[in-house]
This record gives sequence, C-alpha cells and structure tokens, in this order.
Amino acid sequence: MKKDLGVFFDNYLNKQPLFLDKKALQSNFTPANITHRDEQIEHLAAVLAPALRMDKPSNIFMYGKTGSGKTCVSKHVTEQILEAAQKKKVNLHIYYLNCKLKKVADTEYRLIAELARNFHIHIPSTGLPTEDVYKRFVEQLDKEEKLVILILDEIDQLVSKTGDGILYNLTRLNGELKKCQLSIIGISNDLMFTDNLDPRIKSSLSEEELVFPPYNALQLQDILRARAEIAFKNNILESGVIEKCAAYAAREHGDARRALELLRVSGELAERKNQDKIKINDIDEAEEKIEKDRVLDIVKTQPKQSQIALYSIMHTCNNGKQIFTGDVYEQYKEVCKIIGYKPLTQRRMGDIIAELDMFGIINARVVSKGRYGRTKEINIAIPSNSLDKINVILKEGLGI
DNA sequence: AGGTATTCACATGAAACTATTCTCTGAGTTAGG
DNA sequence: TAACTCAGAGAATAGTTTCATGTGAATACCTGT
Repeated sequence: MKKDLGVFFDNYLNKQPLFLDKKALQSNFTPANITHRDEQIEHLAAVLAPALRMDKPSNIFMYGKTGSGKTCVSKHVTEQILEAAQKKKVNLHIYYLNCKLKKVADTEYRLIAELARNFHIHIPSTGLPTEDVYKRFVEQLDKEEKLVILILDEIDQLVSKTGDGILYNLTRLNGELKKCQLSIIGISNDLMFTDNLDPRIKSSLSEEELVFPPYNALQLQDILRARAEIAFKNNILESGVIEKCAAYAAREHGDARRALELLRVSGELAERKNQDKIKINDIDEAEEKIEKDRVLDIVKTQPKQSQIALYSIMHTCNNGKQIFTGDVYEQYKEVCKIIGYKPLTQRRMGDIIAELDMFGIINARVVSKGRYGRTKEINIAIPSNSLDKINVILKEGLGI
C-alpha cells in the first residue's frame, strides 16, 4: 500500500523554517569571533607568531575539559596565521589531527602514516614497520625549507592507549630534520595528563602551557546568543530558552558543545512540531532525546559479544535486584548456548562490563562482600522508557 | 570483647596468542632478444 | 637478461586467552580477661 506523501512534502516546504543556518550550531563550526577566549587566543598567537619569521615556535600544550573551546581557538588562530604566512610567502604548514579518530590516528603507526599522507606519500594501512613510515615521512619533510605545526587533539587518548613513545619520537624528529622544523601543539582533555609522562618528554613538549577554564553559565549564554543570532530567524526563542540551555550545560562542567547541541535539537524538535517558537520545555525534551539517541547508537554499534553481554545483564537484572559479575556470566553463557556463540572467558567479560560502564549504559561498582568475595555490583543506567526499544534492538541484532 | 588470620570471588595487569590484512623480498619462471 | 609471478617472512591491529597477582571486609579462630 502506497501512501501519498505529496501533501506531507508540500506542507513541509510551505512551512517557515526556524533555522536560517543550522551549521552555526554544529560542533565543527568555527565562529568568526570567539567569545570569552581572548586571553587564550592572544597567548596562542604570541607563541606561534615567530613562525612568520621562520623561527620555530615553542611546543605548546593546551588543557581544558570538553567543550571549553580548545579546538575552536586553535583552529581560529592557525587559520589566521596561515593567511598571514601566505601573504608573507612563508612556507608554513599546519596539520590538525584528532588522535581519537578510529582507524585514522589512534596508533603511532596510523598517526605518522596519516601525516605522511598529508604530504602525498602513499603509506599502506598495514604491512610496514613503523620505523619505515617515519623514515619516509622524514625524507619527504626534509625536501624543502619549511615550518610545520602539528596540532594533536585529544592526545591524552592516544598516549593512554599506546604509551608515550610517540611523543618521544616526535620531539626527537627535529634532531633528524635538516631543513624543516616541527612544532607540536598538544590538546588534552585530561588536566593531569602530563603528570604521568616521562619528564624529558614533558619538558620538551610543554614549553608553553595554556589552560582553558570551563565556561560559566553567563559565558555560555553569550556564546549561545551569538550562535543563535546566526542560526535562527529573529524572535523565535521564547525568553529563558538560552538561559536554560546554558544552565544545563554549565551543570556539566561548562561544556559549550553540549549547550549548542541542546539548542539545536530543541530547534529541530520545535520545527518538527510545527511550532513557530522554541519553547522552554522543548529543551527538556531535547535533552531526553539526545541521551536516548546516544544510548541507542552505542547499543547498535557495539560488537556482538558486548550486545550479548548487555542482553544478559538486562535479563539478569529483572525487578531491580542487585546483580554481580558471576550472575551475569552464568546468564551470558546460557544466552551464548542458545544463539550458538562461543562464550568468552570471564576475564574478558569483566572488561566488557567495564566498557559498558564507561559508556554509561550500566553502572558497575566494585564492592567487597567480605567473606563472600569481591565483585562488581551492576545496575542498568538506562531510563526505563527506552529499555524496551533496546531490548528489541538487541533481540533483532542477535537473532533471538 | 578484641585482635588477627583466612578466605571468597572476583578485580586488575601483563603477556602471549589468533586471525586478518597488507607489504617487501628474493627465488624461480617466462618471454623476448 | 629483463620482466614477471608468487611464496614466505614479517608488521600492524583488534580481540581474546592465559597466567599471575591483588584485594576489602565478613567470618573463623585465638587470646587473655
């Protein structure tokens, strides 16, 4: 049976959109002027400025929680300095790499390979010793006189995963380079990151440091207003909307990214409901939706074994009773038998449970029951109204 | 009663293993001169 | 003899397994009063 959607689409097109330019609320948007980050911008610019005279800028380290403007500031400053360099005909290259990107830059090999690819060297995704990749990279770099600034975002993730050898190698690279010079800008979410770093690396890498304090609610409001100006038509925000978004995000260590997302999703919801204004309770709805989508997305993209684990947890966890690792493992083995999967070891199970905990899908807390051992106490952390949906997804995915 | 020793049921760590994907190298093969 | 083919050695990586060691506190076991 085919339903005539013509009317629906006509309605959609006739509708006045609330958005003028949705891009301004998306996370990769770099606004022309950044609010409340003047100090950091100036500092970063001052550190990088020597590049315009072909002097190597100091390495710099930037700390700050997520959504405190680190990436934004660095992009802003580097764009401008690139422009200036072009005018002055300075051979300056700037590369931005997010070390968290799976399959792109999350290991030493891939990081260097990705850099090398920026210089148009073909590096295969595997098969080469890492040393060779370095060699090829250095060769290419050193072909002409130039300055390279490397921005490594979320560098803490990379180091915690693969150790600090990469940083050592990178800082050492300057010694091997004859014509070319390399500066590193490290960006980290973890404020304690350099504490457990080799002191030599630490000193050479953080010649300069830049701290990004979290935004407070008022600053978030300013940011939101500036972006809303670009993103929305005039007068479609009910009063108090900005304030509430800011307040929500301020609660979460001043994460501007969250605030913007909240505003965007609120707008989308309002638009879908054919409202001509964004109302305050759209925000609550938006927050719920964001959380729900996040969880759903995680559940869907988990590997099968994790899904089985989660399914087992959900089915052991009936009627809110306390459950422990052992219970889950027993149930898990049952489920595996039913759907014909080879069960993993309990050791692995423990890790999977820890992963699910990290995602915030479950809460797992180590408790000691004295004589009766030590284990993890597990609770489901999903709001009950999306439990059913997740159950369906899991059953579908596992073919039960 | 108060103190210490045990003991449980896993947690947590490190290293080794497996399977897959992909490269490089050099021996053997082929085809043209 | 140069070009080609192809097997074998070796890397990177994700996901595990194996082995080893750690651990918080309820209980069992003393000990002296």
